[in-house]
Amino acid sequence: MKQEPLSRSAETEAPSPRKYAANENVDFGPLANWVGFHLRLAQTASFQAFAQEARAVDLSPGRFATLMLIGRNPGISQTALASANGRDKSTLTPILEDLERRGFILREKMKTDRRSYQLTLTESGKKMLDQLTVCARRHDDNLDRIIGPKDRAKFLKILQKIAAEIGRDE
Amino acid sequence: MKQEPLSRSAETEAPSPRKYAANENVDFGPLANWVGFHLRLAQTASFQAFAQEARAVDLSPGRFATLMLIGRNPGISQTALASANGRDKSTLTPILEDLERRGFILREKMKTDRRSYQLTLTESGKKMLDQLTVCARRHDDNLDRIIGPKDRAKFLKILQKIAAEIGRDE
DNA sequence: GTGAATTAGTTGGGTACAAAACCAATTTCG
DNA sequence: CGAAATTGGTTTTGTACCCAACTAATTCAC
Repeated sequence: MKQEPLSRSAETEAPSPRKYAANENVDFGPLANWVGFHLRLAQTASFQAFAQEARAVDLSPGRFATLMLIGRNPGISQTALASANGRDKSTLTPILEDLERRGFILREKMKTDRRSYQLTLTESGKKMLDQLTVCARRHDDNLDRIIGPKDRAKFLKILQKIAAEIGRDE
Repeated sequence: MKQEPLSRSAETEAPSPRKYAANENVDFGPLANWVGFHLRLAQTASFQAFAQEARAVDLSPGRFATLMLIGRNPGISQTALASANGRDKSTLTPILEDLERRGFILREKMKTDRRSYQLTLTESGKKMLDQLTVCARRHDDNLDRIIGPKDRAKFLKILQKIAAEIGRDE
């Protein structure tokens, strides 16, 4: 399975019935330099690669950020977690159920506000987080290697800027 | 429904039993400068914003790249399309069914190879693509504004590099 | 030329996600 | 106080996606 170059413009000048094999040049048109499109491609690829790494410890990549955030912010609520995580709170419900069932986190009703839970890691959760951190670091080193150390900081900053500013106002 | 800024400090200064409101500062730990995480956040945010734009023409953002690629490469096969698009071919099946049902594309069996389809846009599909292109350009201009014109090319190149290189070999 | 491998597309099973409707606890306000 | 609004979390519904297994058409090998 080869991965095709993914960016090249063909001429399509004879609109005869061309045959497009999977690895043939494809004309991306304006897509070729639109950020949103390549953001998606890059994210998908990166996600897949991380999933590969994380398969070793049997925990999907989405779980990782969740564990890390709980570990770093013991007592955090589900809503705060969802927001930090960039996902809807409803998305978290099944994930947290699963993590609790597997003994990685604790969910305790807060005394002061019995609607919300305080989330914390169990010992086993901490251990899992450590393992995952190793995977994640390997994955991120990999990304670093591709990006190049010079551009990394700038690149990261732009990503953050996008996440922070895109949906608001206009 | 307002979209919260995602990073803002509120003062809740009684630090006793810490309460993590949705907009409070959260410690991201090593996550804070890991590329994969921010790649996901940025992609999600961008996707949401585009979905917003595209809602006007009642076509989900995923459809856009599909239409564009068909428009630019008339006669392309589903497999080639999936590959250019960075998605599994099985993902495309229902999407193409839908686009066909709505009269935006044609799927014709190839004479030379009756396994595969040749995909082309109908007139109505071209019109839709034009509308979408306007939305997409607006969206992308928006991203450009955030990224800044200086860094845009570099940023794009890095994204492409990630998509192209991440999963392979090692 | 017939059987084995390959290829295009579909189907089925499963995960991840968001949006909207909902429930229960809590706060606000008349 | 007590009704209305708000907030934390869950449920339901629907979409997008991948993977593995499958069918049908085609090519390859001998």
